[in-house]
Amino acid sequence: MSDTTQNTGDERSRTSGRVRERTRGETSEAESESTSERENGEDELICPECSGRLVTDTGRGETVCRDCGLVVDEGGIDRGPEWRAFDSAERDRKSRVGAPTTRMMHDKGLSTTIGWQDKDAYGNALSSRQRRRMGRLRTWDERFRTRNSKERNLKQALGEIERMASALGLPKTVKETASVIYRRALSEGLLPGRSIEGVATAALYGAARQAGVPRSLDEFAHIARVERTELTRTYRYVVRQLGLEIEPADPESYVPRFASALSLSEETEARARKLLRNAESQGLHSGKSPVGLAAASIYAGALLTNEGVTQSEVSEVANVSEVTIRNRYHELIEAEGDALAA
DNA sequence: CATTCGTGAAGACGAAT
DNA sequence: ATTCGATTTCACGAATG
Repeated sequence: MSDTTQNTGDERSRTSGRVRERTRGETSEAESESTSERENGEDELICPECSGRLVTDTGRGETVCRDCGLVVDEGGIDRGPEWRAFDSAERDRKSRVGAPTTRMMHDKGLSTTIGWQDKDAYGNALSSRQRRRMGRLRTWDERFRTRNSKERNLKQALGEIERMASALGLPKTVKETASVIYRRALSEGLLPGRSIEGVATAALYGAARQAGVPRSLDEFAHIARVERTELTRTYRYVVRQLGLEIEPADPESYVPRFASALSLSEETEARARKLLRNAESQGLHSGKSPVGLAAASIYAGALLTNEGVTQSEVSEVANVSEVTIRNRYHELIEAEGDALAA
C-alpha cells in the first residue's frame, strides 16, 4: 500500500529526548512474546526503569514500557494541520482537501499522472501513432480523475478522515483502514441518504477500534462535523452492512492515557491493568462501558498505591461520571477478593 | 471541609417484537 | 416504530476522614 504521507518527508524527526537502544543480543524472550506485535519488528527499546521492553504506540504518540508502564516519550506525533475549524468551514474545506500531505495535488498524488510532453521516458519524441494514443489516454485519465462523482466523493471523505485522525492523534495505519472501510461503504452503495462526513467519521471510529487504539465516542463527537447520534447510527449501519467484526473496546487500552493524564506512577498503572484482567476473567466486563471500567481501575489502582486521586479527577479526564466509577470500582475490588480467595 | 458513598428518577442504547 | 431491560448519569443528602 503506497502511502503518500511519506512524501512530505514525514513530519520532522521524532527522536527528541528518547532513549534509543537496539537490543539485538537478547532475542530470546523478545521473539517468544512478540507475536502479538505489529508487522515488522521495528525498533525495540529498553526501559530505563525496569529494563523491560518499550512499545512505541503510535496511536497515542507515546513510548511506553510494557512491563512497568513508564511513559518514556510522549507527544512525538501529529504535525498535522492545526486548522480544524469545523464550525463554519464548509467552503474552506473544499479548497484545502489535500491538507498536510501534498496539498499541491487534489488527489494527494495518489493517482497516476500522465505527462503533457510528447516524450518518452528518455526524452525522445514520440511517434505520431504513440502521440495519438497518449492523447486518448490523457482524455480518459482526466475523465477518471475529475469527472467521476465517486472519486470526488472519496476525495472529500479522505480529507475529512485525515483531518479527524490528526486531531485525535491516530496513526497512518488507522487512516488507511478507515479509507478502506469508506471505500467499501461507497462501493456497496451505503452512501445515498447518509452524509459523507457521517460515514467518514464512522469509518474512522471503526478503524480506530479495530486497530486497538480506540477513541471514545465523546472524543469523536467533539471533533466530528456530525452529531453524536448521527455518528452512532451511521456507525452501526456501516458495521452491519459491511459485516465488520469489531470487538468491544478493551478497557486496558485506555489505561495508559488516563494514567499519564493524571501523572500516576507506573505501579498504579500496572495495578490497574491487573485489576482489569482479573475482572475480565470473571466475566465482569460484559455490557459495561469500557471507559468506565478503565476509569475505575485507575482509581482503584491509585488507591492501592496510596496515590492521591479523587473520583472527580478521574471522572474528569475519563469523561465518566463519578457514580459509574464508584460502581465499577466496587465490582473490581470484589472480583479481586474472590480471586484471592480461590 | 472535602471526599466518598448510596439512592431514585430520568435519559440513552440495543435487542426484540 | 414501540417496548423492554440494562446501564449510565444527575442530583441530592448522609457518612466518613
